[in-house]
Amino acid sequence: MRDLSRTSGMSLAGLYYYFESKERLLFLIQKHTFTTIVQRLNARLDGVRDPEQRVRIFILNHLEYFLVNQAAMKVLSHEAEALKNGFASELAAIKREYYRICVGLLDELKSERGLQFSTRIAVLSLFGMMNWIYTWHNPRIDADAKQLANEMSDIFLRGVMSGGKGRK
Amino acid sequence: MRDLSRTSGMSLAGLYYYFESKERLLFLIQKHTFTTIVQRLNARLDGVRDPEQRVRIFILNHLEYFLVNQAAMKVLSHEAEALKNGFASELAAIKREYYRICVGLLDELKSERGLQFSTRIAVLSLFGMMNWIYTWHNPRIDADAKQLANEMSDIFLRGVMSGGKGRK
DNA sequence: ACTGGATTCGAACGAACGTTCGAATTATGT
DNA sequence: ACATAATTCGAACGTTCGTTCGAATCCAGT
Repeated sequence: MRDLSRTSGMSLAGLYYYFESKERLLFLIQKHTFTTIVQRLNARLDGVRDPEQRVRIFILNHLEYFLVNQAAMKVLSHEAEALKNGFASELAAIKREYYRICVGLLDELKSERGLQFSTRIAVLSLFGMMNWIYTWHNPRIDADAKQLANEMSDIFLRGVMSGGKGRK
Repeated sequence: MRDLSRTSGMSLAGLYYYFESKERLLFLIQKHTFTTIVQRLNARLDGVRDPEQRVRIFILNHLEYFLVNQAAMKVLSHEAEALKNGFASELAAIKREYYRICVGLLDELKSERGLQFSTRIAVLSLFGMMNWIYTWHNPRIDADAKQLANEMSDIFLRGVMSGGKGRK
């Protein structure tokens, strides 16, 4: 809170005039973040019908937001379980919605192409690939979000699709 | 430190008789962890020549250790950048060695099968898939390390291999 | 100009943290 | 039995943290 006070230019006590506690502030940040990501995702998915393309859009949307707000996402990933029961459950609901969207996209893909794989493991592996980026991405070395999204999409989609019907 | 004192049964001051600082203790834990993982990996890789099999062994070794020591790995992932310069650089060297082993394995695979992909992105994606597991794995729901390693290996290896020579 | 609410802040509170110190206890070699 | 070293601990230290409080300042409507 003292860091935020210094950075924002508002006094420490001033912050508490607007945010009743540090925990509630963290909650609002997390809520805002996930709500924004879901909103943008829905806007981008609108009108796109091809299941593979829809998954690619999901990945691009996620990576773009993560790279633009890298410092913020580092905090969010770190502080994912820092909220107490009240806040935690409301946030878990939002995260769950986002998770379910991804499950839906992969299930579409699965049924359209007659694939067989564990959606849960696939989704969580995908989130791992994408979320881990905050630990290594270096803007001076690594490509931008669009290109990274393409490379990760290629790896993930081929991994999940190749073999086709009847593969374990 | 007070948590460790309570859990271990030794007094707070007693801990400082064995570990000169909290930071050095964290460093020793991290060093021990990565050293152990690398040791086990080398033992398992010994004698195996097939590049695909070697990558599968890498994944299994990593996941097995992560799941057995899940609570510990949660701390390590969280505290990855908590060390100051002296400790940080020595630990970075060990991590780098582990990272390089994985790069080596993927390069073997690449040259044997004539594949084309960015090793850096592939390795970091793989680490993401594997490391993220501490955030979601539930022993009562999810399969054991061996099966998870198989599923992740399938996704990752197919993702990186299919298409073969000449693919971007 | 005056009042009342909104906003901002310096200063402090109590709790938790990493760490230290001197004394007490235990183990070891003679 | 004794002297020395190794081990353990209660109690405290200084600092940082989240939070609160009362007083100051700003601003709107009259």
